[in-house]
Amino acid sequence: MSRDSVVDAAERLVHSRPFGEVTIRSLAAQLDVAPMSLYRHVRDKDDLLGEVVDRMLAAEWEPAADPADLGRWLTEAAERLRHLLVDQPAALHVYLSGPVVSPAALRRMDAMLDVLGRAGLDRTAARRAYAALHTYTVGFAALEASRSGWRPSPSDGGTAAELAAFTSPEQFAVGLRYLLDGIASASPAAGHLPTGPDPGGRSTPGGRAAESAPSRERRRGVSRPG
Amino acid sequence: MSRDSVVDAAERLVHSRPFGEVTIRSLAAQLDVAPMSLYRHVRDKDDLLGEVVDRMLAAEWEPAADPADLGRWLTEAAERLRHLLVDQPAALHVYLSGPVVSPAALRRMDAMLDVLGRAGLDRTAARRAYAALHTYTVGFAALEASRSGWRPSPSDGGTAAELAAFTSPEQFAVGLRYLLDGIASASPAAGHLPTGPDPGGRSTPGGRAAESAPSRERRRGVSRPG
DNA sequence: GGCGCCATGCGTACAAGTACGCATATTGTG
DNA sequence: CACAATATGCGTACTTGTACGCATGGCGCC
Repeated sequence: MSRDSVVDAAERLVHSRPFGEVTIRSLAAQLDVAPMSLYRHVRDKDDLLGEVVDRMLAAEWEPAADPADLGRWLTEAAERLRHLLVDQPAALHVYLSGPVVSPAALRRMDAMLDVLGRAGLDRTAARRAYAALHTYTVGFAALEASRSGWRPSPSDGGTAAELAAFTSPEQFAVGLRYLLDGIASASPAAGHLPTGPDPGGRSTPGGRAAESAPSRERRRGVSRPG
Repeated sequence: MSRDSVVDAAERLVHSRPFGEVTIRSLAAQLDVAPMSLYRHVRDKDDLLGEVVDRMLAAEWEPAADPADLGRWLTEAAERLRHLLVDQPAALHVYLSGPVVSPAALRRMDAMLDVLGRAGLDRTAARRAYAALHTYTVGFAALEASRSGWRPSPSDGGTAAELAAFTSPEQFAVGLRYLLDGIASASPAAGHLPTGPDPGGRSTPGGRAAESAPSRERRRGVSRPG
């Protein structure tokens, strides 16, 4: 048994069972060892999940869009992280547990800073913009995940419906555009970052899905991010 | 024993002990009853924390700024929620566990929608703007809380310092301004929402603290939002 | 070839949330 | 006042993460 073999097994478990069933004990059973044996190879459960999530991130983060198309590339990068976090409760858990400094996360950050730099932002402005985008993305994913599967209690009136609209893919795109707009207008040298027409002027929502949403969204496993 | 008395005791406990020590068992001890007895009055621990957090929110959410000063009022509203969430792990936990529809939360939402409406946004645009602001605020607080108390592992290089800057009060203000800028520019009729000069053009940070930060920040108790 | 040491696996135990169902108390009804 | 129905407190037990320390096995060195 080695750290790698433990992480491998954990990865398989995460991909094959609802998050609520990913426990140290079930993992140990899968490896046919006693639960406490795992702790010779990982510091604790979060350490283990961190490794697994790094692999998922490495496989999913990179946008397919042309990096020269700055706005679209940034939008897709945010969209991909959001998708991963909502789709994989383990990933959200890791992102909410502390700063993520795994290799893939650092590569992603560097790539985004690079693109923001090419948009005309200096190093400081790029960092600020990245931080704002990242915060918004993780925040949105956290709220969306915690809401999915939520049934409005019978006591709430129309409020519930109102809240549901807060965590739609369209709303994510809208907020992202606000941010990109604001970032561009704060930086004199920045070219126009947002791509395409306003994703929803003032008409009803359902008009069109988010520009780069990778088709259908699935839900899986337990949501509760805590 | 009644629901109210349980919530009262829980509130006292939350205010007097680190979050990690706020347990059903310690609460039961405080009330001098058996742990399971509490479950006659609250659905589960989250239900209980929800009540407590509503009280905290009710006491803290309302900005002192003049609501006519739209940008400043909105900024302070966001700042106050951020402060509460970072300061009180219980509050963050609740906000990350599901939609918060407690009375104070609904009052706050209505007030914000109202101010956004006065800024010239129609109902739909106001909702979108509110959702974006709310997402950003909760997201920022979640990241800030999970980072506070974090010690960069000796292996990380300058990355750690870079990350630290992501969750400073200044950075919160910067991102908020991006959003308000973007919101204003997306709505033809909207007056200028952001207040005052750019909170940090491209020079070094320390220029000035967030406009309405309520003085000194404290930290208390365990942070891990899990 | 023998001996000691560290790496590795694990048995036990504890604190947390809470499901389940019993027992007592309280209230409503004739 | 007697009895039923309901409300309330709680003992027990299960699941989870993980601290602690024992035990064994393989490896080095003489």
